[in-house]
Amino acid sequence: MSIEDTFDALFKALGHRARRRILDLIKDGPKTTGALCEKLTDLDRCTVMQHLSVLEKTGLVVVERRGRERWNHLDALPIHDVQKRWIGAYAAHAVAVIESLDALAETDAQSPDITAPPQASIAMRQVGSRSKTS
Amino acid sequence: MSIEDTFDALFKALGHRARRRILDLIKDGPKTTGALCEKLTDLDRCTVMQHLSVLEKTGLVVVERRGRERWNHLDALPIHDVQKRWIGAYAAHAVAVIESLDALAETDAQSPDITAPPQASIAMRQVGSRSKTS
DNA sequence: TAATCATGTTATAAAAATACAACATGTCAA
DNA sequence: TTGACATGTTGTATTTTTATAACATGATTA
Repeated sequence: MSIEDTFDALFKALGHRARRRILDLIKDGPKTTGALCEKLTDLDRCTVMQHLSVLEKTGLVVVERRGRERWNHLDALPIHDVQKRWIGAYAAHAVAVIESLDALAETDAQSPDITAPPQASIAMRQVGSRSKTS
Repeated sequence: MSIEDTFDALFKALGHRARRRILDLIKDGPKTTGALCEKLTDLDRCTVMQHLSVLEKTGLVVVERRGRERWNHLDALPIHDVQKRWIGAYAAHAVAVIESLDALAETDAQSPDITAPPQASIAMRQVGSRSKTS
């Protein structure tokens, strides 16, 4: 499995609120599947288990069996990896854009160059309206 | 749209390598759709546009039209938000686990308590084998 | 202005994800 | 050992995502 496959799986795993809720529930300590189902009353037990298996495949949840119980542990290390190799770079990029805009704001108005791909004009718009589409 | 919807959309958007490739391609400056298609030779032009529209809906891509061209700009600010509100907390959690393990390694061997939910034992396993499942 | 070019739109097939039902298995406790 | 309990497995209907085809539009330029 390539590193890109790993990122695919991790982002997809985090891309469902039920799974993020599960991670939140076991953040401060492992829980049994039954305990999780009691919290996630809006979901069927089978659905919870399916989400757990998705999380387990990504390594975000580590399972330990104790008799007839299944204790679901959080392993946040994969998220740490995502943070380091992916999110961090883009978050830094965002900060850099903001800072460059602050610098721009100092210099202010510049003659618009229609020939070059415009970066600042868009960036200005971003800061002006941070509201998302739809 | 709730904040959880936003996270759903963002993680899902990042959960496809084609979209991450697109973001990489426009990280250092905007590109036209045509320019992107030239780079993503393994994908149909329509598919690239569909991915772009997914990215646009999340706010990760901001579109600017210039005549018959469409310039796709990166807006990394949503990723910065994810980093702040979500990834950061878990990444910190991972680091905390590692550090607590370092501390544990000092004290070392402890009597296993079968009554309490075991945390350390699993955590030890995590450090022992960082390899992911499958 | 007519051909070309870059992009946009609509429809659709195929694949994957989601939610759940029904049934199966292994464990514990009386 | 027997019944309750926690979990596991398999199958399936529904929805969403992905990839593409076919056609449309609006801007350039020869």
